[in-house]
Amino acid sequence: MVATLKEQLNFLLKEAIRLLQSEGIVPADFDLAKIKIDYPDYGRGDYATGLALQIGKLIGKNPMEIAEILKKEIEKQHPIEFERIEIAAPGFLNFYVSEKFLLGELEKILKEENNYGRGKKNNKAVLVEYSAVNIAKPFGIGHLRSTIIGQAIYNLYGFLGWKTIGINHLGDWGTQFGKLSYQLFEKKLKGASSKEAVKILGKLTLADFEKIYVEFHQEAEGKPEMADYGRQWFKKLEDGDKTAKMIWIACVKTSLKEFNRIYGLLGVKIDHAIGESFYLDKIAEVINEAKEKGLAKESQGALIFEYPNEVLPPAMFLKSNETSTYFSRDLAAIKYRIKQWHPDLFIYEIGSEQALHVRQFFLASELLGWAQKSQFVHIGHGLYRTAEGKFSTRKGQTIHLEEVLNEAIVRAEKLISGSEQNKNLKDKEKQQISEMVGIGAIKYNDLSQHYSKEIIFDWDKMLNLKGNSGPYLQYVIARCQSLLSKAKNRRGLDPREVVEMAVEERAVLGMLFKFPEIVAEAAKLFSPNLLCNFAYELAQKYNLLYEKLPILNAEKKEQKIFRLALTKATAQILKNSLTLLGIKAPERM
RNA sequence: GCCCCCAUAGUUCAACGGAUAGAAUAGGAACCUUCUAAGUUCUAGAUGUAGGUUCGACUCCUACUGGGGGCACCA
Repeated sequence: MVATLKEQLNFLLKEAIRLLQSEGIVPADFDLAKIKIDYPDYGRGDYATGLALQIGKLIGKNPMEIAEILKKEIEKQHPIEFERIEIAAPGFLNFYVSEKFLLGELEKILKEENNYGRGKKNNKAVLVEYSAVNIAKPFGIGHLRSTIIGQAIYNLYGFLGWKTIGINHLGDWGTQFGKLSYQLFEKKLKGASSKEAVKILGKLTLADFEKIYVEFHQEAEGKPEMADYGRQWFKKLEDGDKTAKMIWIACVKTSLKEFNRIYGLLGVKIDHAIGESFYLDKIAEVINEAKEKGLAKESQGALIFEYPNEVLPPAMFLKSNETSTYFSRDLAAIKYRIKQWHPDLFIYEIGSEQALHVRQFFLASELLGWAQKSQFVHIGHGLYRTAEGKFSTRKGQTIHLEEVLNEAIVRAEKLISGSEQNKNLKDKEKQQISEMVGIGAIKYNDLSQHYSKEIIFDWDKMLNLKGNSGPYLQYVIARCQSLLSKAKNRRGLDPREVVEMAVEERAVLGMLFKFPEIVAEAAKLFSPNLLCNFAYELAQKYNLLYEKLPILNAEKKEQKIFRLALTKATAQILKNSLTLLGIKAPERM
C-alpha cells in the first residue's frame, strides 16, 4: 500500500521522536499516536504540527528549541518531498512540499486518472447496510439520507481497497403489515373471492397503500382495539395465512417497482436487497442460542433479551403472541451475514432515532460471542424535519422523494434554458443535464452536512444550484472540459518547462495531491462531508486561477501547457470526488 | 423520571485540541467587445449561559438553558 504524504510525514516525525527518546530527551512513555498533523491556513505551508508545543510542555523546555531539534532530525533524513521546514512561534513546525513532488503528483493524476488514490485490495470486508426502505410506504424524504450517505460510505471503502457488501435491509415485515392487511381487508376485500381480491390488489398503487395505512391510524385513535386487530393480522401473516400472504405479496411487488424507479433516478444500486422476512426462519436458532447462553428470559408473556447489569434496557425477541420483532430479525441478520460474508466491519446507516435499538442488537451480538464491539459502527444520521417537527408516516406528513427530485430537475432545466451557453443544446441533452444537476444538488446538499445533524427541510436550500452546491462543482468541471476541448496542443506536461509558479497555480497544485488523504479521512470518520469540503475548496481555488490567469492565451507556451495540465487534473480530481459521492458530472452545462 | 443527539453570522452549514473561527445565502458596492456570469472581487455580520481541564478549547469535562429523539409488544 502506497502511503500518502501525510503518512510519510507522520513516519518521519515518529522516527525523530524515537531518536529523541533513545537520547533521553523525550520520555519513553510519550505516546507516538499523539502526533497530529494539520493542514494549516494558506501561507503556513502544506502541513503543520504543534508537536513541539506538546513535548516542550511535557519536559519543561522551550517549545521553540524542541521544534529546532525536530526540524534538524527530520532534515537529516533528507526527505525529498519537502523543500523546507519552518518554525513559527510559539513552536509550530510548518512543512512546505517541494514543487518536484507536486509536479510528480500532477503527472500521476493525469496518468492514473480515476484510479489516482485508489487503495490496493486489503483483504478486509465491510458490510454496509443502508437505505432500508419500508415496503408499502412511499420512498419519503426520510430515507434519502440513509441511501445517499450509505452509498457514499460504500464507495469510499471500496475505493480504499475493501471488499464491500451493500445491503438494502428492506422493511418488509412487521406489525405494520398486520395493520395494513386489516384495513385493506375490511375496506376493500371483504366478501371478494380470491380471484377478485388479486385483481383489486393489483390495481393499488403505493400511494393507495400509504392512504390506507394513514387511515388505519386515524381510525385507531378512536378505537384502541384496532391495534390488537393489527397484531392479530400480523400473526396470521407469520403463521402463513393465505389472505394475509396475498396482501403482503401485492404490497412487496408494487413497492419494489416504484422503489426501483427512484433508485434509478438517484443512480443508486445496492448489491443485495434482502427483506426482513428473509430472516424469519433463522430466528429460532438465534433464540435457542441465547437461551443456552442464559441471555433469553420470559417476561410478561414475551421472550426478552436481558443485558447483564442492565447496561441496556431489555430487548424483545418475541411478543406475547409469539410473533417476531425487528430485534430478533436484526440479530438473525447479523448471524446470517457473518456466516455469508465474514465482514470485518459492519456499518449501519440508520436514522439516529434507532440508536437504542442498534446498540441493543450490536451488544447482543457481542454477548452472544459473534463479533467484537469494534466491528460495529452506527452512522446515526439526523432526521429531516420541518420547522415544526418531525415528519410522521403515520399521520401522512411525508414529502415524497420523487416529488423533490422532480422539482430539482425542473429548476435545473429552467437555469439551462435561460443560459446563453446552452441554448443550442438538444432537448434530450438538456434533460440529461437537468437530471444530473438537479439530483446532484440534492445529494450534495445532504452529503455536505455532517450526518449527526438534523436537516431542516427547505425547498430553496435543498434545491440550491448556486454557491456551495453540487452544481458549482459540476460547473467547474464543465468549464475545464470546455477549455480542454478548445486546446489544440494536448501534449503531456514536462515539469522542467515550468519556470515560476503563480500563487494561484501553486494553490491548485497544493490541493490536488491531498485527494487520497481526504478520501481516507472521510472513510475513517464516516464523513463524506469532508470530501465535499475538499472538492469545494479545490473548485474555488481553480476558479480563482481561471479568473486571474489566461490559460489558452497564456504568455508563454510552457505556461499554457502547465495550466492546461492543472485544468485537466482539477477536472479529474473533482470528477473522482463526485463519483465517490455518487454524483454525476455532465460534460457541459 | 432516565438515556442519547444537537446548539457557531439574520438564515442554512464548515472547522482533525492549534496560529487571524471558514463558506453559502439574504443585505450593500462592483466585474461579461478574452478561455462557460450556475462565475469573480470588495463590504458588513457568529462560537447559548456559568464554571473547569489545557501552553492553547467551537472542539474535552461538569452544571444549566433551549431544540430534537428514544425508553418492551410499531419499525
